[in-house]
Amino acid sequence: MTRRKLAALSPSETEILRLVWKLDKATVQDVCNKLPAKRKIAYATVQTLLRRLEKKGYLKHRIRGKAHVFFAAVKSEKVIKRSVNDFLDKLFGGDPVPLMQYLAEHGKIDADDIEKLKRLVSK
Amino acid sequence: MTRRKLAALSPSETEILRLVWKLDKATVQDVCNKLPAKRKIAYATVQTLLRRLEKKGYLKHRIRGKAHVFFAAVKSEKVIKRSVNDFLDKLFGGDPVPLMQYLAEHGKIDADDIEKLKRLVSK
DNA sequence: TAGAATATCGTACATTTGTACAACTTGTCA
DNA sequence: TGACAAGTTGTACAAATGTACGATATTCTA
Repeated sequence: MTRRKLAALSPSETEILRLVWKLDKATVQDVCNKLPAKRKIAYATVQTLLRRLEKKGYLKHRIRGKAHVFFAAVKSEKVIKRSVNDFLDKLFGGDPVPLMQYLAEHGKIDADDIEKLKRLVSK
Repeated sequence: MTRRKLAALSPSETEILRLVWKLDKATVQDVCNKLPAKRKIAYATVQTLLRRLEKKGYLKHRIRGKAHVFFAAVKSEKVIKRSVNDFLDKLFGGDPVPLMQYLAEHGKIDADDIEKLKRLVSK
């Protein structure tokens, strides 16, 4: 089984990786277009981030015309799991409850969301 | 009103900052003692992190004997809010629902937790 | 088929981060 | 009161991060 631990993701890399997931397959252009208006970084910068993501093993690419089309090399589930756990550890000592509380108290989630969660958990 | 934006926290800084919060007031020693066994970094390293945290404005200190006693200079609520939002943005595009789902699906939270949340939200 | 677009690649570079040693300072106790 | 133990400070330094320019390569198009 392939059990090589993936190098950690930097915040910017995480952001870019998410966009690739969202797009399923994406060129540098595609990613640039998906960047929120607020976040303006150069094409070349996105390119570097994608390259690094590939080097770290999170992405692979295929050539289409002259462009590289990047796509996930690792299941997002896995990456998310690691990221969430890391985050939880650093900020909450691993306990998810305070995080949930925070989300609830700040109106990030509403009663409907909770109903859905309830169903998920009881399953 | 003081509205200077605090410099971002690095993962290690976040970890140390949390320990200071937990202890309320803490010397370098105190923090070292609270470090989980797994995480072994030198006294001097913790010291540097605390120094940086103070320089960034997250902590202040007071002298007790020859030691520095660090304590929060910013409400943890505020820091947590920023951290959670940043994290959410990077990994989930700001949408908290997938995060909740992840927590629920991975047994991080159970039915009881959800009941508690329900009460919080309905309030 | 030559030039215009558009891409990638190599490289760069200032900061930040993680980690820590060595030297200096200062309460404290015998 | 003088030496010691515990602290702090200055400094270091490699690696990671954020950001991007310029050169080169490749595809399209007129």
